[in-house]
Amino acid sequence: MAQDFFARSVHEVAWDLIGATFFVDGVGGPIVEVEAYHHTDPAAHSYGGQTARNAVMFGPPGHVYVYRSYGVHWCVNFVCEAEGSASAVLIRALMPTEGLAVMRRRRGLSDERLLCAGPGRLCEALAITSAYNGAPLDKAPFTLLARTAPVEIAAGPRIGISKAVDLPWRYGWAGSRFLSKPFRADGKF
DNA sequence: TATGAGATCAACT
DNA sequence: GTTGATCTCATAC
Repeated sequence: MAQDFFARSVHEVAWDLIGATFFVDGVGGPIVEVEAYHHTDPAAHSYGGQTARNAVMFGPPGHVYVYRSYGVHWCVNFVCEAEGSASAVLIRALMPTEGLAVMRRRRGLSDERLLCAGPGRLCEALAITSAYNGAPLDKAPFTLLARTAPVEIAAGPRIGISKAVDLPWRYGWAGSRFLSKPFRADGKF
């Protein structure tokens, strides 16, 4: 997918990433859950300015920002908007379709539903580490394909944060069984 | 089903 | 010294 795709508001990008297919070395599947983080958002890593950790967020769109979560897991973001706007979309879950055997081995788990249902799980299944921090999405080992069919998208509050908890900036494929957590069916938060 | 602790590290105060 | 954009396992109900 071209860089133009990411040079838009985080929310448009987040919305369009649902149903888009993401592979790392041919392993992955359609994205079913993401969260948007904007630099004006107190919950974003880029809130409060550039630091060593979040430097990639301040760079050009279409690159990946990888960080260590709770000292144990990795989480991936796709940088959006314009260079310096420091906005990104956190990839939280996908539907495992390609490389099932590899993902099961990496996760030490057979339950398909739990292979990529959560940012830390997804990174373990796709073998994403800080080695990829700052890497461009339009080059190997990454493959990103726009969705080809319309999907029903749900929105709700983000998970695991303590600031700006009410902003409905978590987006997902409504009804998917591969979400890290279901969305409320009534559309309310 | 629900809640709680532990893992483990680097950024940031 | 404190705090997470988390996950797993154990224990309780």
